[in-house]
Amino acid sequence: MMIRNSDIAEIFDRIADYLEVEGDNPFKVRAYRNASRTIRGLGPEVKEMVAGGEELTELPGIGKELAAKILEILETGTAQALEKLKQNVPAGVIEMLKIPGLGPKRVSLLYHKLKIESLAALKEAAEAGRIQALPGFGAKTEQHIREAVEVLSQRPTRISIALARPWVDRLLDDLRRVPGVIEAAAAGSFRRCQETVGDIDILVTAAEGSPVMERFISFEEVGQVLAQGETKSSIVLRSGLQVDLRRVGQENFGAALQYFTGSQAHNIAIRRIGRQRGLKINEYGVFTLDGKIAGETEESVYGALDLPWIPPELREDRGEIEVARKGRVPELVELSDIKGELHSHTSATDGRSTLEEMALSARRCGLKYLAVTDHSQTLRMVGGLDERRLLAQIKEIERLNARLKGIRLLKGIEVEILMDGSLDLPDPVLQQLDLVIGSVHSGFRLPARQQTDRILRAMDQRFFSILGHPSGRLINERDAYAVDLAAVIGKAKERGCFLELNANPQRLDLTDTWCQMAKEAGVLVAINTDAHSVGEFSLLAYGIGQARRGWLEKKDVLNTRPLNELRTLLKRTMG
DNA sequence: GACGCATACGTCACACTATGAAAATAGTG
Repeated sequence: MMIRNSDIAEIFDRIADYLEVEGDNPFKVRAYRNASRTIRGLGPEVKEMVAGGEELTELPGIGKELAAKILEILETGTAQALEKLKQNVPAGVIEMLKIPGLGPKRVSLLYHKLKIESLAALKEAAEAGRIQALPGFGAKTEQHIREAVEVLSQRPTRISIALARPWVDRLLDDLRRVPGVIEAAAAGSFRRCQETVGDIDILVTAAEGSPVMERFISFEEVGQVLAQGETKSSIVLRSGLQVDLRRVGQENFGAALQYFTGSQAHNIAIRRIGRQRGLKINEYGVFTLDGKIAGETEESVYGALDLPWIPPELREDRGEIEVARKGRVPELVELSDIKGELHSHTSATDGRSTLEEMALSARRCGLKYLAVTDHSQTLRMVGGLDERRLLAQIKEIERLNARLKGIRLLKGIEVEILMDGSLDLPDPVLQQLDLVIGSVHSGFRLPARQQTDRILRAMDQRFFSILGHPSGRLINERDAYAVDLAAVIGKAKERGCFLELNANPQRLDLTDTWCQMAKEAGVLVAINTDAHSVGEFSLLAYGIGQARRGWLEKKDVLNTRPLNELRTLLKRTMG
């Protein structure tokens, strides 16, 4: 049994949840959460570290007790401490924490006073009006709870592409080692770089007699085997993620890859064209009445319809077939087109790496420039910069720029957009920067009209370069705030400022369709990782995937510009 | 529960604000 760091972190987080609901020592709760974060952010697997004789208590936030618990988890897959907590408090109670507006205190009250032990019971109580009678609750809260339970139960079980990626890598790696396997590739929404995936589709070709199916269903992480056949098997991983494996002959690989990559809408459209021409297209190839005419490669499948190959990210039947027919498939932006990063944090606020570490890491990643954009003063919980500290950082950046070769640091800030649409630092300070990112981190629940006005007002400020994570959503955790993005795009066009595509796989806003709209409006998009540590520049790949889904080309992306061109563009936003 | 100074115990990162309650909780990266 392979226990991964994320498994350990998950258990610690769960223990913290229980302790919190039970009203245990808040510092103890924090200790578990800190440990969880430490483990989650670790590069190497704890299991390997232990095997290598490393002392876990050397890790920050891990003492004697937690080190022992980690060993216990590695050995047994769980911690007795958690099992005991589970006996005292039903799991449904912990689930209630997922409802916005319900924290540990209120959940505890609901559990102890009303004996509510599940989301279903919570909904029932809310509908019966029993909740507003509790101290600390009212009619509004009760209404929110009713709606939230509804939303939560409808929430599809798709997971972030970033959570799927390690599984895909491992599975492909394992499958390629199986004797007889020729090719292994991921298809489906993963290949199309959708922000979330419902399951993983993998396609293999293998020589006759290859034990690829047997090996697949005995993959060490398999929780359940749903189906096992000659050409198709399905498993559910212990993590709950379903994986389908399909096996075809090498001569059919292209057709199968095309078919299983989808999307369904794209495939329907493609087949319709085939039918008009008297062709039959399926996962084995393209056929005339006389027999097969294509199928070994994807190019051959599209070629049989006189179409050029279409990048998977575009295959949504959103006009890609029409442009392909005209020979005008966009040349989508690529990772290697990106020249620099325009949104990053340092240990001056909530980043975990110093300014210099970030600069050196950016240089190692091949970036030519890096904008340092820490938070501003009102975001106090992360130690946002006030005027004095920002000016000090500017000085530090200038010193580093004088010293470092091969990377240029840009002076910036991720400034809070306040409730009234003003910015969190005065103009004379902002004026000294190379760029200003404005972001919303509070007041998420404003009505659409107010939220939009607030953001538009911010974009109208004299110094405003980029609107950071424009919708504020956290995938599977928090919905976008209500904002009229069409109006935002219009304002960006009018003001000559830019919109961010936040590459953090949890965010990925702008979404694909909004990227497309920005492009059509002629508004440049900045693909930013929002890196909080040196390792996070690698998140850029997710942003590129999303940008490609949004039809963005190199010319549509702000940070594909070399430094001098970038400076010219930024200057127009700085007064 | 970790940690540091000390070997038993005190301290532990922030701090403001929206919400919706009538004082407190939750949310924000």
